[in-house]
Amino acid sequence: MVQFILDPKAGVPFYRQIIDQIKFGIASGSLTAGEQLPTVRALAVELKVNLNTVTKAYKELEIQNILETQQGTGTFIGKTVIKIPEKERSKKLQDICNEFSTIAFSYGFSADDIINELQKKNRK
Amino acid sequence: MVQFILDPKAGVPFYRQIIDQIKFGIASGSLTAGEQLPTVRALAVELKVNLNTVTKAYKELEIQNILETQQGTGTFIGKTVIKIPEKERSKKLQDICNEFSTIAFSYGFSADDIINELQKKNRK
DNA sequence: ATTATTGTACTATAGAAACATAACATTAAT
DNA sequence: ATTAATGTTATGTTTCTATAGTACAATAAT
Repeated sequence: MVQFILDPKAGVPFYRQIIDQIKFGIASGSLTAGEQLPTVRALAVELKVNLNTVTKAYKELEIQNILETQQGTGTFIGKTVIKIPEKERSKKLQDICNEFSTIAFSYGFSADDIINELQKKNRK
Repeated sequence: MVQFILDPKAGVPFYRQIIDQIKFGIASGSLTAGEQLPTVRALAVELKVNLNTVTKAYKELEIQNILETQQGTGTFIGKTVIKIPEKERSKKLQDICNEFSTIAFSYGFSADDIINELQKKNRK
């Protein structure tokens, strides 16, 4: 389960906030494989947004193989696991971290800031 | 000095990313009072965006008394002390960290993997 | 079989964001 | 005085975001 929340002031489109929260929910374990998400209509009502906005979010996640939808039944967290060849693994990690810290630095955060924040989350 | 970077995948409008990076840059000390920013045209070329996009960002910050512009001369960091509420700052850090750990998780990396990699770089 | 629930599809409207392009206004350098 | 560099302003176009409203399609429940 995930408590969805939209922030109109975030500067991030609603449908993207929904996408992000689902993705992060999966990554953090709050959402597990096979779990059913709220119906498009239910979530639209809950978040006070249009049906199409939720649909757009779900659909994009289905295209990414993160969600599985069954018309008439519902939308579910998929079982997709991304596998990377061991050789590429450490290079990929470096790439991600480089991009990550570069962006964080551009906002004036230090490496320690980031590490602290990640450790904070890690403890939870 | 600040190294500006735009992330097209962030879902945040370009002009807002520029605004944020300047604001947070000032707050963190990477940008200091009186310092000249890149010219609107130079930054537009550097970031590969339209002149109007940079102009929009600079203008909004001038309205907020964060920047001071002199036509014919340039755009400068103002002397008005800008304080970003700690809440906002930590939220930004969270946002950035969430986005990246989500990406990292989706590739099968753990928070520890990221932290280790960052610490490795940090020691260099 | 019928009905309710679910996802899907389409049209139309409005505003924001970004772009291309062009011109104008002020200042500093020559 | 002229030129170059800077910020300013303006018009028009395209794409994205979000909305409202309507209808269709597949599944589950009765």
